[in-house]
This record gives sequence, structure tokens and C-alpha cells, in this order.
Amino acid sequence: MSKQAGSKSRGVRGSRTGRPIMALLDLLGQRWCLRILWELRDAPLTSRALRTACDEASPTVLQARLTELREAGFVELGEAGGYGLTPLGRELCETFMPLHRFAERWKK
Amino acid sequence: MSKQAGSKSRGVRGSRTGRPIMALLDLLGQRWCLRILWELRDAPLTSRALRTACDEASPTVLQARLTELREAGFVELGEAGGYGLTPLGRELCETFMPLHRFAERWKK
DNA sequence: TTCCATTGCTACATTTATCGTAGCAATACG
DNA sequence: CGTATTGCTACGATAAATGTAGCAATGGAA
Repeated sequence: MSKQAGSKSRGVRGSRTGRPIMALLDLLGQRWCLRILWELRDAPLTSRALRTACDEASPTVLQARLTELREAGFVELGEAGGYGLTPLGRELCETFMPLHRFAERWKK
Repeated sequence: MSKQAGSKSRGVRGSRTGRPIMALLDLLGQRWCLRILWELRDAPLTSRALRTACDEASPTVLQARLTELREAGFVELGEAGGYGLTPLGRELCETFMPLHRFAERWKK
């Protein structure tokens, strides 16, 4: 029943198990989440640049995802402005890098 | 703040860009998609067993994901019944196996 | 100073996705 | 026959995402 009950600190979506991998899969399995990490892989982007990079996705979701990703410790908002990956976030992104090559082969 | 990565993307859900990585991120960024692949990583499961494994997710969305994953060539329905990973799907699954270890460290 | 562009971020009504429950036809066993 | 699976679907209820508009704050130019 309680899906995202009212707390500010998030229980990740379907992960009632407490298993970290489930929490992570649930977090990443949200719309734009993987995409955001992907677009930040090279350099930080401002919120609007990120929106452009994500094909003008609605700022509502993007902000929601950015908040979640920040709370997860993967993304941070730099003082000079702009969102960037934390060391942890960069590490996560590295994990997904093989997907690029895989996707190229998968296309055929 | 210049847009450092500014002119690189267009294309959203449904992989209209033709860029395989976007299509893949798009596919995987749907609810239960990563989870399904994860639950099938060891052995094939029947649709109901998969549902149980996925915390009783609604069959509606599970069937939808399974259809998409089958069309993508990652999952197949064996003759004896039960869904399992194709060689390609297994390969994809291997790609994000490191997530497991990462998730364990991330929890702390 | 005033003007204006940009930052991160939010409101809100509309559309889309997912949930939850129930149930179908087909198959297999006793 | 009954019953217990299988994969799969219908459909109303609920949650999430979209698209548009706009806010307060900041930082230059003029």
C-alpha cells in the first residue's frame, strides 16, 4: 500500500525489501533517471542545459529526478551553478558505460 | 555558463533519434524493466513466478515489459513455458552486474 | 540605477503510465 | 469430469509525467 508515503526522505519506489540493489534498480528505473546520469557523464550542465539535453523534458520531472539523485549522492549542484556528478555518481556512470558499446551492437 | 554539451541530444522515449544508447536507456528506464532482467539473471521464471519475484507487480505492466523485452531480443518465452534471457539478454544483464557490488557500497 | 537575461525551481491542468483486482482460453494432470 | 496450472487481458482507480507558464534571486550590461 504505502508507495511513496509522505516523507521527505525517500523510500525508493517499489523497494520494500531493503536490499540495496532493489533500491538502486528502482531509482534508476524511473523516467529520465538514466538519461540524466548519461547526459552529465562528461561535464556539469545547468538545469536548463540539462533540459535541452533531455529533449525538453518537463522541468517538473527533471527537478524531481535531480532531487532524488542528489539525495542518493550521485549528483550535486555546484556553487558556480550547474549540476554535476559526484565521485560516487561518476562511479555509477562508469558502470553503465559498457551499455554504450552494447547498444551499438544491439542495434543491428 | 555556456552549454558545454549543448548540441547533442534530441529524442525521447521511444528512441526516435536512432541513437541506440538512447533507445536502450529509454527502454531500461521504464518501470520494472531493470528489475525483470535482474530477476531472470539466474534462471527462467514463469510469468507468475516473475510476478512474485517482482513484489506482485501488476500483470498489466509486467506483460507489457515482457513484450517489449522480447521484441528487443533480450527475453524469450521458452517452449516449456517460462520466460528466460536470450544470449543477448544475458549479455546485457552481465553489463550491469557490477551494479550489485556498487549498490552494496552505496548503501552505506 | 534600471533593464534584461539567466539561474534553480514551482504551480497546475491535461495526458499518460501503472496499479489492483478480476477473469479469460488453453493446457495438463488425476 | 474437476482442478490447477500456464500466458495473458479488461478495466476502473490511482500515481506519475507532460506542457506551459511563471516565480524569486543573481549577474551583468546600459
